[in-house]
Amino acid sequence: MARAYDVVAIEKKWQRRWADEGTYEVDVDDPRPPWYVLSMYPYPSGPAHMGHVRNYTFGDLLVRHRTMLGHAVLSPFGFDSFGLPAENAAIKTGTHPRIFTDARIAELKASVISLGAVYDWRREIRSHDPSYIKWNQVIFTSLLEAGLAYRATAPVNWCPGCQTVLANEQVLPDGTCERSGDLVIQRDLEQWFFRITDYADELLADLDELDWPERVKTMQRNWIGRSEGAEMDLAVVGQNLVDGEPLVLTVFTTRPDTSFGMTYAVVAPEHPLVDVLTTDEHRHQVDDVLSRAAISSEIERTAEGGGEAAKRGAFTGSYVRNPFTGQPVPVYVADYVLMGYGTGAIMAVPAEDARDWNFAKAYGLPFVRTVRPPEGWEEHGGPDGGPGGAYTGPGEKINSDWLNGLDIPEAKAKAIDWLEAEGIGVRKVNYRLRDWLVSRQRFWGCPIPVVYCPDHGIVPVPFDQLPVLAPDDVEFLPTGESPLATNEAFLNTTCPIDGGPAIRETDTMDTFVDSSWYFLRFCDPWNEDRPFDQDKVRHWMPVDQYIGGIEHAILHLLYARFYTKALADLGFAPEGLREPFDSLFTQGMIRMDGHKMSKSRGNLVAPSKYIETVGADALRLFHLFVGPPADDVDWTEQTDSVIDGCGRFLDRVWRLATGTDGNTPLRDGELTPEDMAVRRKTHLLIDKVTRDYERWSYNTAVAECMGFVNVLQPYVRGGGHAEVAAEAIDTLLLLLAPMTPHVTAEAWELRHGDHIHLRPWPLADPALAVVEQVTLVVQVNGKVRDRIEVSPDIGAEEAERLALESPRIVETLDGQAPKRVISRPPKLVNLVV
RNA sequence: GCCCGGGUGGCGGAAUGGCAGACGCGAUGGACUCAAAAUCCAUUGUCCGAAAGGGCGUGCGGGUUCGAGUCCCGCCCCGGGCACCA
Repeated sequence: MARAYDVVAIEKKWQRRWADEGTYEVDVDDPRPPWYVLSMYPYPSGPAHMGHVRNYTFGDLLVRHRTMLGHAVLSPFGFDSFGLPAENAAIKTGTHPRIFTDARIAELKASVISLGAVYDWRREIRSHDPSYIKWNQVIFTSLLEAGLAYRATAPVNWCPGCQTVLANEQVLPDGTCERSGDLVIQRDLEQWFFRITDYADELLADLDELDWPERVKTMQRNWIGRSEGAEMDLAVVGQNLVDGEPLVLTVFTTRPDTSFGMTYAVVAPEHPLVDVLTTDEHRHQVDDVLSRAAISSEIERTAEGGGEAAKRGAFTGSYVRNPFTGQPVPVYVADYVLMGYGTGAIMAVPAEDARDWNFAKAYGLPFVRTVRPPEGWEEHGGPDGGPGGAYTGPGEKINSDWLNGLDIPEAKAKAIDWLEAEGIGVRKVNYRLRDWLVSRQRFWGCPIPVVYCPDHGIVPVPFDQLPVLAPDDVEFLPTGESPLATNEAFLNTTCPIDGGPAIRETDTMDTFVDSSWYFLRFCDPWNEDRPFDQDKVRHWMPVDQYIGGIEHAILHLLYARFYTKALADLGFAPEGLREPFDSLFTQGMIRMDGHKMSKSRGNLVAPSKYIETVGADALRLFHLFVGPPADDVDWTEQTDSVIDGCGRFLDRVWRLATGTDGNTPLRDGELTPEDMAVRRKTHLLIDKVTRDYERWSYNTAVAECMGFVNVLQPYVRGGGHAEVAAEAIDTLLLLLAPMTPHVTAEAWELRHGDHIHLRPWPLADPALAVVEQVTLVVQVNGKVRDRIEVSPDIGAEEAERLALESPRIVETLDGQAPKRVISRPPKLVNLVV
């Protein structure tokens, strides 16, 4: 597509200037008020893809807009440079992950710059830099000393063929290894955890204060999953005694009020009592369930089995007594109960729990309703209007002896009081949130700085020996096994306490650890004495605006919040810093063929072909114009022509700004009514676009600018007033500057000689930003029957009078008097007859 | 399965409970041109009508309201996350 100006040359020129002049480098001594804008730092997967472009377009727009508003804007950039893809590439090609990663970083950095996004590159962070590794490890040892890091066993995906641990991503949907095709099994390993559950209540409570999208906060609340309920002991019926004590099965329930409806109990396949509970005649079926659970992921296990349901559970042969009814109920083992939640055992109440209902149906188990369902529930309360199943809504307690007649909250409280009085149960708050498993059996990550001494056990590597770095002379096996685990030189070390032989930890940290504090390091990336200086962090933090993909709604954002709180408690971060990100914006994804555009799906579209032709400005404008930033974008065969359309719009702006749009001379002298109309439109535009910027409605801001050009172009061609045209064009350039920084900078320089991005954001003159006439809609019974041009400050009675006098309304009413008149000046009058 | 979103012309989308479809893409017709490109002008939800005008229309079914794309209830379909991709 031929363009009105030399796009590539102009964009290169300004990118060089912003870098050379350090336009966007800021320090704590800057007199302007600080503002911290951060786009989530990327995993360097090669040249930027469209998701990056979208992310950095929004971020860069904010940096430039805030700068024009007079702030010292901290805009850093870095790379989340540890991770699986580099290790996989090493296994495939033999290239060291560092060589591979540094090359990808160079590509990504170049394409980010070519987008015209501006950063304080002096502050660049790479999580695989030894300096970052060092402070990452210092923080780890502090967490360990504070008791916030600990070791425990946890299952991993184990590929018997590769003899290695697999990431979930490497396990195919059918449960086999993507590399070898072997069936993946679950295997227990000793691993490192961070005690995020210590912060569960604070993580939950502090969400209320954050200026985050409601849906993200909701997802986090649900993820933390605080539920109040009870733990109770169910006596196992019969001869089972352990060390002379009667055997009890402890269950957790959020619905103690439904206890009278317990018709069976379920233990998780991993439950320690499974073996004791299982009688010989049922052992075969139970073992079947156990072995199936061992090879299933959690999602498969909790998914509805449908016809498979019969294979997912088995009767153990044992019974427990329902303490409320005194009746024995059978104990099943089933994979829909997870060992990691509650006590790993449940009382099953099919009438009031959907999963219990499905299981009970499949196994022919009885149900007893303890909450009266709504009228007609049994006939058509179910999906598609069929018979109702489990009823989980509110209602009156029934079939529950001394709880009958109460509502659910009352019955809950009374049931727990009774359990506590009887000494068989306690009130208990439970969280769905589990501690954070940070161990990874991989090479390309931050080594966990710990050694194992035969005499002293777990010993953190002392400060003066940090960072612990992985050796370079390693071989990557096609099985995917981490070379750290077998590297004798790395493995064998000495104990920091007694100097005797010791073994190094070979696990590395989850890359989410790296990304949990990088925003703090950005405040002070040069610090050689500590992770960051408290005063500098106090100056910039919390991040005023954080921007990233909705896919990070839970994990990354929750971990970063936890880390910030823990770092403050450990004394690294300022005491009062409890939250890292004041305001969060989650952009939508780019979709192609109905799926998220991602490298793993192989459906990436490279931005370079656009940057080299229509230019970065047009591509940025497209991303801003295509729809609301929070919505997903569908990349289709029509997208290219929309991007071209954005380029065409910039051409029109260029021709207007450079006076190359026809040769009609402009006027001087008195302003005509038409000139005044253009002035008013200019100031209304400032008002509208400013408000759109504030509410992240860039698509309508762009549309408004396009509409303005549609007015301005004929005005200038028709020989408009020189000063009015100049004001209009300058305003347009200023409003567009954060969106399309190159073309506006060049045009502004040609017009005024200075730098548009250092100019203040325009202000609307309230006397000019006024609408002169609005359309009053007149409806009869809600249908539009006339439109009348009125003054915007018309009163209700005047509007009603005008409506009733309108000839078209007189005709429509045909002599009837309206029964009711709704007058909402200046927009609408509705006559109800 | 659980949690969170979304569904409006041919397409992307706009619309503090008040004119549904701004703006753009595409399409059609026209101007300019030897011709094309570029540019500019006009039309463009759908049905009836020559027109004026009217009927219908925001995934489906109900409800609240003078008035519903917007609020409530119940569905259907599509997407994201589900703890080792980041």
